[in-house]
Amino acid sequence: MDNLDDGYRWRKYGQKAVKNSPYPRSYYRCTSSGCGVKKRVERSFEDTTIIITTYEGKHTHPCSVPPRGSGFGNIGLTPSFMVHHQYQDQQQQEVEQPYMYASLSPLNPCFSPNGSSSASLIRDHGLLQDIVLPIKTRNEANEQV
DNA sequence: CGTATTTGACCCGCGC
DNA sequence: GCGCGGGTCAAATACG
Repeated sequence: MDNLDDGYRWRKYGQKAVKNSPYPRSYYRCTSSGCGVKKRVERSFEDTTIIITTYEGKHTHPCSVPPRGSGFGNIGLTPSFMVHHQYQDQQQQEVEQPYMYASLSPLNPCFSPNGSSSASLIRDHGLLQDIVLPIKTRNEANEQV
């Protein structure tokens, strides 16, 4: 498992290979009861350094994995960050350049010590969020080293 | 021993 | 009706 945790505990419940990518897609579910949040983790087609994480649902419980001694926890190791855009319409063409959406703002509900204003905004949609994690570290989060 | 992870099979929906 | 794709569950296994 990579350090791609969002402050929650995920249990993998499936894996399937998609034709869009030569890599398999993983399905995760929140291990917390009453919190049927699902997460879909896929790898980018050409950029294996990019992990596409699609969240489904809302967390009805506080973060299970609070920040560690690294200040912001996973951020210390994964400076990657997320892109959110709801694709109710078919104009999700913007996904072609997710980089322009990438920001270094930890929109995790448990990582927002302020008022989690941005987090609340995003969670308001609370259904489908596309998150792109451009891993630009020497973390080599590929298959193996 | 308990929990988490893995892989295969099964099921559902859609298209042809 | 069949085939394909995608998604989910379940049993077994590995690890802590």
